[in-house]
Amino acid sequence: MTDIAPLSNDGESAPIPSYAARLNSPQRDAVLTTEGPVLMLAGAGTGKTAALTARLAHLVATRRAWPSEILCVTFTNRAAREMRERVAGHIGDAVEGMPWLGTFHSIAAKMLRRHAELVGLQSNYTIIDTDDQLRLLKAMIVEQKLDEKRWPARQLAGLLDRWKNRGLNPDDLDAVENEAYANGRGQHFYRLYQDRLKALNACDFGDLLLHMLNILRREPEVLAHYQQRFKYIMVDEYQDTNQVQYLWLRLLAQQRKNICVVGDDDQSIYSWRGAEVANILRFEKDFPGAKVIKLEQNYRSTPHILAAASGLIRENSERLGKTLWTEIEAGEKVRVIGVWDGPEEARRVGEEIERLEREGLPLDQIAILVRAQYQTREFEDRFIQIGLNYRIVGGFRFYERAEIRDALAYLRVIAQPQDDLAFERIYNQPKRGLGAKTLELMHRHARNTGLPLAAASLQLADSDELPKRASATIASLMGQFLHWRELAETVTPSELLRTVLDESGYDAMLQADKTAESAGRAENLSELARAMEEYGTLGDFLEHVALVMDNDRADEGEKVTIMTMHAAKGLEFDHVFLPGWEEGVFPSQRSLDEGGLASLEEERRLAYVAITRARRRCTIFHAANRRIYGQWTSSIPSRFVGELPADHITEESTLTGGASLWRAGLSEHNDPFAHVSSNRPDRSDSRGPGWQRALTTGYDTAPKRVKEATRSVASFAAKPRTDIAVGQRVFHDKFGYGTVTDQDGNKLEIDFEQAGSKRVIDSFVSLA
DNA sequence: GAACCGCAAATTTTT
DNA sequence: TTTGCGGTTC
Repeated sequence: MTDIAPLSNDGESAPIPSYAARLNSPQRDAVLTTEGPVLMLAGAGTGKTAALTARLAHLVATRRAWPSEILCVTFTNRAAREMRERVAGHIGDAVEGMPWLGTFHSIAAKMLRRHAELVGLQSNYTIIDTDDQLRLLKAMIVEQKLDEKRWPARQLAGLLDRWKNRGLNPDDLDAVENEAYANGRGQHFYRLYQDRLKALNACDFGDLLLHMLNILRREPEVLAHYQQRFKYIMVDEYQDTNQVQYLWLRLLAQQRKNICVVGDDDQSIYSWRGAEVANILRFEKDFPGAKVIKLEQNYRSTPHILAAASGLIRENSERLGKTLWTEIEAGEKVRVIGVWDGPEEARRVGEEIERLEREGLPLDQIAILVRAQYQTREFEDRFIQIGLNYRIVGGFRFYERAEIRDALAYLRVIAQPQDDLAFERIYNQPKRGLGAKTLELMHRHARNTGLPLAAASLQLADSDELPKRASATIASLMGQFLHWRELAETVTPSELLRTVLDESGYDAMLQADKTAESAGRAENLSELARAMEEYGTLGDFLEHVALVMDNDRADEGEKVTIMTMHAAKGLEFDHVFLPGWEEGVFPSQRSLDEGGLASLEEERRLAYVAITRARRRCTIFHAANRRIYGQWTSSIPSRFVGELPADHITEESTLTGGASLWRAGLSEHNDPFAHVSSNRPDRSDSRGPGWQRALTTGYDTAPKRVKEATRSVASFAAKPRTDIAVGQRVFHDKFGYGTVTDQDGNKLEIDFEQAGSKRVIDSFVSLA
């Protein structure tokens, strides 16, 4: 650690340490106010991360706390990573000792590993992702004989998520909430789902926080432990916290009250995920005596950009209010360009970018920010045509590819034998001749005995319930798993994966597959094995995949970035293009329909976020015609365009119609270029690979869990039936009537009247 | 168990 | 327009 003299609180005499050297006065204030609650209101581009990391460095450098005694929570993995890197810049390797710097979810997961048994889990629990969740819910819905068309799993998943975000356990639901699904069966399904997860030794994203909150609420010693441990708490993007996160933080901070939250109410864009701006608005009430520090000097954008964004956000009603200013000298005004249709918009953006490129501007300083993922396609098409390098952030992910999920499913079963979802994914992948009939029997047996699917299948294989071939296949597969599980103790995760892919026949399957994708799949799997080399244990790796899903790895090379506005939060670019500013697209019709004024204001905040990503130039587009579901529809410019202060924008419009005509009150008949439109919808044939990729994510399964899973499948024992004894006459669906001649656990030897002597499982017979 | 067909739904945003 | 699905057939 660097040797830095403690700062005195007036900051006059002591030499200024490096981490505080370039801070402005409010920033420094935030750094030096270490004790008591602090609310840092930091507008866009005001250097809040600089302040936050300096504060952290200060706490460590002045020995107020060890790195391991500071809880520092961010909202996204990217933010956590950036924070870690920047802190490392100040305090060097000491950052390695910051186990509690991370996202809410990863920190909660880490805590929960330690206390899992308090909520009925084992510490190697699996974290399931949304796909697993949907699969599970769907199975439940079918089981409960609901019409899944009428009550889609998605809807239930959404409700569960909302409840968990609000810190509600099944017992906490009121009648209204309960009514929300399947005519008052919401609570029932919530309970059932939680039970099912427990049986799988698994939890979903929401559970990570909710379980931890429950523990902190119910276990005073655990709470006290963490209250002691965390001498200082820092929270990034506080405006994005939801109810559970808020309650969680409040409990942890209650003792020492050294909590510093940073946020910007104007950048709250995640209410649909349960984020509550109210959390930041009432901070001073929650923590009386909180010091409020406003960061208002913007270091990022030109005055015009700043003024345009500020003017727009001023239209919102509920704001704490800040006045951003900058010393940067005047640059260009924000340009607003009206075009005829979507393809023209893409063409214009392409041309602009090529011009910038010729001027020597690096492509990675250019971004196109869209409202919704589907809008990226138009640009992708165009950029492929003109050979412009681009990168699409978000959407599809490496870990969502089918082959990756398959590989991870194997690893999950190895790590956590109770992981039925993973087992179900790969029991017949590659094809082993095990079909739906076998699966059904396995499920039935698992359900009857309460065993995990894998263990149940092993028992089945040891009976005459299944055809000989299926039994042999299962037995050998389970044998392989036992072998792999042992192997996992001695080899690295990466080696384990390579072995599994080889021995399971997965590699061979890919090699036999002559389709175009199979080579890429094999390549992806090698990539996966390579990525695993960084991890010491299988558990660490699976948790990483579940929680971090390193999505936005900086892929090398100069490329234009295309991404959603949401994904762009926290980033900045010299040049920003904002296409699709039309009513219905942005603000999106859907949010307007669903959330009324509140949603409109959130959309406006999103616009504010988008504009403030730009350092030097910001260009907004709106098209007069757009194709939606293959239907050409005419559209009018977004109301946000009209809300931009006129002094800070320039408007231009292609004369071919659209907005300019609309604005001028003209009709298309007067359009001198009307003929142009006849060859307009002519490029509907091209679909980019990215689009394809984005849409091939209909797969499931993901990974997770931790620690060693020492329990082998075989060690799961089912309780034998007590109502059956030797000599009992029984009935079996397949073999008919017979008499029990031997009983070994839940396996029976039965002399059937028709079928002869067979070994069957007790749950498959009934008393005759 | 794969391949085909027809219908319905989709277009926010993510840990 | 595209995609995913459930169902049917081979």
